[in-house]
Amino acid sequence: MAGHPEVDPEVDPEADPEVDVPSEQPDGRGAPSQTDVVVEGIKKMIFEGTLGPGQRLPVEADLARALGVSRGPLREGVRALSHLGVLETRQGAGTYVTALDPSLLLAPMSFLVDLHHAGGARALHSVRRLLETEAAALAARCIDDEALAAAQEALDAMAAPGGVEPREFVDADIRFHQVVAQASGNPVLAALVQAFAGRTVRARVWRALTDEGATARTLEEHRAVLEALRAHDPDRARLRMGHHLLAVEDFLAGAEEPPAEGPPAEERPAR
Amino acid sequence: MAGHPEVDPEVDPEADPEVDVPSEQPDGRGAPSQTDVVVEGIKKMIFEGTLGPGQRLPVEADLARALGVSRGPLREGVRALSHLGVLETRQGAGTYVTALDPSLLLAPMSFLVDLHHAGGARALHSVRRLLETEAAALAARCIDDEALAAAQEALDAMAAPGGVEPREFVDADIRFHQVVAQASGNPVLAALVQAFAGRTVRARVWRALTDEGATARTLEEHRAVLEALRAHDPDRARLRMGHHLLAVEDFLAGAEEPPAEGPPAEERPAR
DNA sequence: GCCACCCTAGTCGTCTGACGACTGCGGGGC
DNA sequence: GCCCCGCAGTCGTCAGACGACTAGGGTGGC
Repeated sequence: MAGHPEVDPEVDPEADPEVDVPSEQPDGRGAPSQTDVVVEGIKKMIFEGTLGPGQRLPVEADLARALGVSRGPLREGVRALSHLGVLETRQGAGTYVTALDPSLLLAPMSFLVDLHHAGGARALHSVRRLLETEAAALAARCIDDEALAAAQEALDAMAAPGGVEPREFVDADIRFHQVVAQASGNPVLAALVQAFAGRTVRARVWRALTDEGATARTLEEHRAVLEALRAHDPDRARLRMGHHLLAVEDFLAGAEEPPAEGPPAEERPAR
Repeated sequence: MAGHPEVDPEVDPEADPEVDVPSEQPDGRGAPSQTDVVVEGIKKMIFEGTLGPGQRLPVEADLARALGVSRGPLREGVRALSHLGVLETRQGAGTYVTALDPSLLLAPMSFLVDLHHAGGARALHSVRRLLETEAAALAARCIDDEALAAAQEALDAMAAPGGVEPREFVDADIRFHQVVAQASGNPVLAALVQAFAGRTVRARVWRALTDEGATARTLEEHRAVLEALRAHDPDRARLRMGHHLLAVEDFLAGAEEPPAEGPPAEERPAR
């Protein structure tokens, strides 16, 4: 029982122990559950600086007692935050606060992107285009040699002689966009781009690979973007990235995919 | 209804090893816990259409058995998705899939925004500006009378004679930006704007109280935006919104807000 | 016939206790 | 000095039980 950071939990000392009715949410908005108490409590600790990135949380039993809940609900709350990218638990070691990096915290957003992908692909791609064009323009201003080399490497991987695995091609594609987004110097923007370009694009583009012309054209568009980045020309970078993404959108819109995803696993729209 | 969707226990994590693997797992610590199985399983059901918006999930016991886990981990997974805005549980009634609206699913993102507010406010505001200016431009093209009236109403609320409550002022401010974002016709963009306008605005409140001139100037900037929207002039709307947000950024940067001990506990209950 | 009330079954929310799996660290053997 | 092993600590999971709450139908009164 030694060695816990003093997590002064406001257990609401004045309240009667028997009155377990949490008056947290007086607006009657629905869920004053114990788990919510846990989530809000931990969030609060992070906000107030009691818990910082990389720091270790008290043990479950202790934290549970501190927050006035049992271990079950406590674990539910911790798990929820874990899936949000805020906490990370390692069996046998303990629970830690993550680096709170935007890329981590925006990861769950890709799920939303995937979901809405089916319905409103247009709206989604518009936003993605907005984000990526801006990222390209920003990157053109301040990209360094290292990032340029990384981008070049990604293109090389896409253009490897003798053909490349489709999966590898897509990975390199994603990597290229990733490098550009990172080079923008805005981590939040980069994280958003990553979230929007996550799995959907991968699934989609996968099918696009069946079209021979598409890969060649895609590669060419990427090269044009890279050239603009090398020249540190924001306008050109922006326009060329926009052109590239428009081409992708047109391609997808033209196909207007009937099945949701095209991976080997065949699924029929059981509507 | 033909009963609940049959939850065929296709837990089968090895469905398609090539595409299925979420590369989100950075460390690739190949330890898919039971809770992860639950989360992925439910996600998959939603993806495949087995579960649709508003639909009811099977009871915990059945679902747990179907996924091959106990009730504890199942609840953890459900709770995690609940906090992500994907599911909603009502005691005594059952568990339901939410409307899967972007605004719901992006709600947890505001937490990230709040966290990074302290550190990387610059990057964050840049992205917000990018999003909102685009939203304003889009809105100018297709905004209808109803939305214009709503925006006007928000401005009226901000300019009520005799002074307004600071809280009310901020609410109206948020409402205005919300209306503009909605009028853009892009729900994803609107949801992002909403998420990004979470706490930043709150900080502004606080400051707006102390500075009389700030409210007047803010109001004036809003009016300029609205005027451009009425004229259906995208360029003007974009520029004026950008100007407004730049002013806000300068304001905040100049103030370099004091200890974030603002109201950490949500909003203070009015009653 | 219509309505209000109560009552019962169904479901989620929480607690308690226990055991296994894994991690990290220090001591002992070589 | 280095390696192996055992040990305590911690998380992961399971099981059972009970309370709280909701929804729907049945019943009685009007």
